Amino acid sequence: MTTPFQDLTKSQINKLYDLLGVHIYTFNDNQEILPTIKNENIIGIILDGYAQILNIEYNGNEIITENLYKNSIFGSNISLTNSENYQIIARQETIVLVIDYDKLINPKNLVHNYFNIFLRNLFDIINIKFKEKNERIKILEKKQIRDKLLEYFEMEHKKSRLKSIYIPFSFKDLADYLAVNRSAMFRELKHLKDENLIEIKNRRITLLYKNL
Amino acid sequence: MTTPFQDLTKSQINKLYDLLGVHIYTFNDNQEILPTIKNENIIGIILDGYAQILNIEYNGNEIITENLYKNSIFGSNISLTNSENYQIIARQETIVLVIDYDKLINPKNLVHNYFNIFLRNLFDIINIKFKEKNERIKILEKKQIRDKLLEYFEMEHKKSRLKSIYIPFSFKDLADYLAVNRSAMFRELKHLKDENLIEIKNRRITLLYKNL
DNA sequence: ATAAAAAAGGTGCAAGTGCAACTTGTTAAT
DNA sequence: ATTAACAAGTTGCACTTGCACCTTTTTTAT
Repeated sequence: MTTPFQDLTKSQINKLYDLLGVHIYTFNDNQEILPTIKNENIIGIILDGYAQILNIEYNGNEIITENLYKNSIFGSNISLTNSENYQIIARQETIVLVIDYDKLINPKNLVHNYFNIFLRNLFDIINIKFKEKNERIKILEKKQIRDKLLEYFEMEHKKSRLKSIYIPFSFKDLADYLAVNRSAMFRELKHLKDENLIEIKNRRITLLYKNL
Repeated sequence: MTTPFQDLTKSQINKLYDLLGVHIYTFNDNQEILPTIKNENIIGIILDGYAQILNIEYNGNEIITENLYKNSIFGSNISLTNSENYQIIARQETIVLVIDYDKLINPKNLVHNYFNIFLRNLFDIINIKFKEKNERIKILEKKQIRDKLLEYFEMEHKKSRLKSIYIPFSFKDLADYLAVNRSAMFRELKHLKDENLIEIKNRRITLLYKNL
């Protein structure tokens, strides 16, 4: 997993901060981030903490668009869609580093090796995010809950090569990730259990149909 | 819309080709692209033509993951998920330029201004793709066909600021994009028509609930 | 000009899903 | 230790959707 300042020394990171004229902000739990930092043409990096991008629908519904953990990057030029109603909220004490996008693509900076390393890191991070989005789409494209679950299992299985999958969040969050009703998802999990296709122990699901 | 060689002169493009040691391949209509170019650690650019990335499911079903038009970029490090069964097929005579990913992130290249311009272009293109994926996810997250349609309308409306939306592909393709059954989508479109919320003329849909 | 193929449009029906409204179990707070 | 809050698990019911199977219209090929 690539991080923004990977392969950079502390002194190089300081030089980078100077070069880009970064700003660092600290937010409290449940504090909104966007009123403080302007959301146009910037890239934000979560130095520490945890925040969420929420989409606000016409009816007031809030949908979690993205989880921003330590080392996540975000910004209008990266992940956010244009002219949408969204909010970014710190879910812990969260430290955010803000960079002007224009400074990031300024060719003058490219003579500094530490800057090039940084740019490559960002490039990699975006590519990883891109893959994650593609994975989610592949799941969401499935019409039936069963197929969504099986696709999710399949992907996790291919990543770990293990017969059992550990769900890194609550079942409620899994239902949101698959974009299905929570209780309907439970019903389908029960069906899969009844058919002896899976076993569930807490957040660990064993795929009985895989013989490795 | 950013293109890979935007802001570069012909001679700069030639220098870039030399620097990166690119390869250019031509494919016929319906020819598979992946057996010819190795699919590991490369970036491909469609110089001309039209191709599709297809995901092949366990049951043989083929799902169109991505349409690659002129100036689209693709590659294992960008859009394709790991260890999946996929195919890239030319849908016309298609010219593909192939670049080693390693050469692309080689810091030595960054002293050349034309290379920096190229890298910034690629960065922009990926970011645009990223936004498109996010848009699609926002639609796919909706549980009901009606809500998917309305979300799609809303996004297109926000882009064009027009009361009427032109669907740039067939209704069949729209159904695939929304990941719903085609005839069920038609039924819902009919309901929206009956409720005087929309008007449909060929591929143009007028949003009667928007008063501009 | 005609046939063939594809897209658009429609409908009955069965199956699947969302939703509401529970119970039970677990975690966090005082 | 007790309560409160949240997650997990379950179920009935109504509604939506997918699917199969049509017809009609439009596009493409010969």
